[in-house]
Amino acid sequence: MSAASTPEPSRRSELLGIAAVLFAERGFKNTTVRDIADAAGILSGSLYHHFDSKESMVDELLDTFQTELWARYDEIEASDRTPKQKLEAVVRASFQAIDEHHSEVAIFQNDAAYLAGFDRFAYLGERNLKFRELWTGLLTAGVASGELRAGLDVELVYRFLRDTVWVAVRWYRPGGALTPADVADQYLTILLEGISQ
Amino acid sequence: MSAASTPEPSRRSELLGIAAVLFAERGFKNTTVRDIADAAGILSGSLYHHFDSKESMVDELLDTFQTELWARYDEIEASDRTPKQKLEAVVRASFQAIDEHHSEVAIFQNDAAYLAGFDRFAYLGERNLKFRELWTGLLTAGVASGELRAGLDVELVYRFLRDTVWVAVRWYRPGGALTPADVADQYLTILLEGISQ
DNA sequence: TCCTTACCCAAGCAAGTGCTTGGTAGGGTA
DNA sequence: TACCCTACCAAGCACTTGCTTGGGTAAGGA
Repeated sequence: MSAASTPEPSRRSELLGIAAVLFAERGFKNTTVRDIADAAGILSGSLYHHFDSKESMVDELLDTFQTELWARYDEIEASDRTPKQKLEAVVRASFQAIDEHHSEVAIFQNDAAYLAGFDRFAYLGERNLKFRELWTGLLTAGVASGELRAGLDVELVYRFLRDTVWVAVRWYRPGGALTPADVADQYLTILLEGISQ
Repeated sequence: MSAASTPEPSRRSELLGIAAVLFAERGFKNTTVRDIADAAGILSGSLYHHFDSKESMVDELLDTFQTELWARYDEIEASDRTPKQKLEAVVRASFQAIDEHHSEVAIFQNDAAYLAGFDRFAYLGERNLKFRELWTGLLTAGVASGELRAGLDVELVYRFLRDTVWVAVRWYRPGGALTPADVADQYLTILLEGISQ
């Protein structure tokens, strides 16, 4: 309680980062506490000085990431853009999240279904629902405003949208040739205009 | 060697089907031989009367599925359609594969990266390469023939295409309201024409 | 000097992992 | 009768898993 102002650049967050990378690479269940400890140069038991359990590590990773992401989404939704513009902004924010929180997105993408089975991670299901409402809401509003093509199967388009955005974490590498803005531009062009001549 | 004509409707294939469902639901590493045995109503040791190992089960599942899938792809590629028509046909064949071999596609989608680490599954990498060549070849030919928009980043479009098609296995349910042809139609419309008005 | 805090090691436990072994029951074949 | 086959059980082995326990050390404040 004494160090309330410091952003805690400590060993703890360092270890959390190491765990994040391994979870993202091999999956949560497939990563052992000994793997994490080895990567950190300590013994597995020593990890339990910093964390209660392996679960609490992912929990902390996913929770902080999602809180930050939804702050952006809420901001976009509350802005005074048109539905189509909001859709574009949400897509851009998502690709930026893949860039800035690559490991967390990968963990969420690969292990959310497994983790959602535990009571502790019930919030994952809630977030998914909220996510769905955000996207389908924007799509429906876009069709109503005439910005998007009439007769779209909103539910189906939502699924394609959601999956295509997040699955990019499988090949996108932060620091590579493509910036998240580049990818978002290309993707939005395909999505909005199609690839036909 | 006596029953050469029968398609072997035996206990073996039955067990393989049970294993496929579990592998698809929980992931390969996350599924134990005891899980499979329990689902089949036998003890875990009894599985080894039918199969050499847990690995050989996925191996058989993935290999037979991919052989069948590539028979279709090769047929399409060798046909005398235009590049764009071939692209559409490949997309349709892929969605049909998701319908007919749902578990196998899910296993491939979720565990291919992990399995590719073993020598035994080196063919997964080769197939991936062949897959890439198929898609990028069709896209490049489509741009050259004027059917697809000029200036497309073929590599990026390929990734979007590949991921979006296969990730559908996460939400598509065989026997549901949507046929694979329905999904393919909707998807191709979005891909080719976009969602803008 | 004493105590606290942060950090780590060495050793191990209970549960679970893939897989092996020796054996049994029922049926077919010569 | 003698032999082999398919299909399975019961028991267990060697190993890995997440996590615990009981220490130890270095730094810093009172």
